Amino acid sequence: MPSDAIRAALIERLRVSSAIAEEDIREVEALPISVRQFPAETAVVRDGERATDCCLIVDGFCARSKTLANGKRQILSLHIPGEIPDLMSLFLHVMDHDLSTLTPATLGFISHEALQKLHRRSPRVAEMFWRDTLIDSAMFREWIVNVGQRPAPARLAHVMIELRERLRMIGRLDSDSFEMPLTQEQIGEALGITAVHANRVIRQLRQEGIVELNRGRVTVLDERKFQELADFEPRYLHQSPTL
Amino acid sequence: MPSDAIRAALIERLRVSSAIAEEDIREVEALPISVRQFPAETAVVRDGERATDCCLIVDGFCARSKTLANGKRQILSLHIPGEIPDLMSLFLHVMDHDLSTLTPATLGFISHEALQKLHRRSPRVAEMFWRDTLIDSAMFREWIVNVGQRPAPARLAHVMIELRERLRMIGRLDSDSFEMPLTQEQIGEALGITAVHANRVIRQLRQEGIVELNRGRVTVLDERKFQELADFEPRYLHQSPTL
DNA sequence: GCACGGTTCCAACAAAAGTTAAGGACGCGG
DNA sequence: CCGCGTCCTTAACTTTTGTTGGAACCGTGC
Repeated sequence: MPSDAIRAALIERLRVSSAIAEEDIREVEALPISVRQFPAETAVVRDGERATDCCLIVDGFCARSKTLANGKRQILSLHIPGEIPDLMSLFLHVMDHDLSTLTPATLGFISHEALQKLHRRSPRVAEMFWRDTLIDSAMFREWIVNVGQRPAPARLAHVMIELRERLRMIGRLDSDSFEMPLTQEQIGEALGITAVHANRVIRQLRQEGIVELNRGRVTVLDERKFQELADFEPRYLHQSPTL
Repeated sequence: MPSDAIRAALIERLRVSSAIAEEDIREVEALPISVRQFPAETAVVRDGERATDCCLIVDGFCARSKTLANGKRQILSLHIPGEIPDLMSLFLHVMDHDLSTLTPATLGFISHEALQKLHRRSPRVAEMFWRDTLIDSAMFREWIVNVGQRPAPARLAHVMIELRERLRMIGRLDSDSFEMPLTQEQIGEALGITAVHANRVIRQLRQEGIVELNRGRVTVLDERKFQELADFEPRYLHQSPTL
């Protein structure tokens, strides 16, 4: 993948979430990025580690998670190309959770040093990245609501719609279906339910003709019912830079 | 309350979470703050509103929450003096959740304008506030884990210990008991359970001789059992500035 | 082609949590 | 001091979710 294309994903994302000036784009494009390939289901940074780089997803899906002493795992967020899931490590030096790949992924690493230098030089770029971490935070808030207050079928629908809207933002929503490359085990970990119950919920949504989930691909059968179930309010994604 | 004392709470907090230089302290102390009193159970900023100020808690307890279309409410975080719960509104201009008081509270408002000016001038101060929002984010992650993976009694214990440790940080842990001024209804909203079930859980912990909860005050009966139940790992609070 | 591991799927039973309803404690204002 | 409202408390019953265990499916490597 050419170097330009790698940066394009990042720029595209920042353009969506912030009002970015042309000269700032040039600054961001000048950031040195070292690219590496990761297989599926692989840790990128682990809980307790001290990070020295931030990780830009060039291609593939990632997830952040925490594992308890008793082995139970909670998925905190899903991540798609153009995002920097561990931007927070810039100032929270030791990781408090894991970042790992869901699918085979192409990741670009940007050193903390380079990032710190850049935004000491350019407060506008700093604010842009700051805003990015704040949107991340807003998504966690919604995730709390999802896990805490919605019944399991609604939780699943909500996570699906959030993912779909984010894929749409980066122009990766080709057809009426979209990718959600999680096993049922992982879906359970995301929703705070067991894999068995995740299976039940998926079956139920299929039987009710709302949505079909097959080998990591979501096909919506009844858009109206789907939205009604998910109770999705996109404001928390803070898509409009001016708002 | 004298103006100095108001700022002291904030400085104290920033000192704990970041390595702050003396000249930066002076900058922060120079911030204009307008103080107002709020009764208990009152909205400070509401979901959907556009904020123009950030709110420093001088005295009292606050909580952030989101309310769903069906009326269900999820509490996202609890806040104590010295914190700025809506710092995020600086760059996420329209609120995606509510901020309200739990007890009567003294709040200091700092205009976005003043804050923006300050950290354009001083990147170090900006980084300090940025870090503050990142810790906020880390606490949301742990809250997700709590609601998603722990059984209800452990959830309650975890929230209690988190609160206790934070009160300790700001030097407000007088004795063996501490304040947690939530009704059982609100405890339910924080843990993602109903008020009835919250009551059951509280009773259970009392009967097992682990912890007592009485009119907003927590008394630990068996510290060992309490900690074991809560499964509390303080790393996510990122207390040490150097880490 | 076949064995293998990881998923998916499912059913029966157990446990946790939600719902409804109602009585009691407590503080506040008249 | 009484009445009222809020919170706390509890019980009985229902629903959701977890647990256990097992069968079917599917792609991969041999």
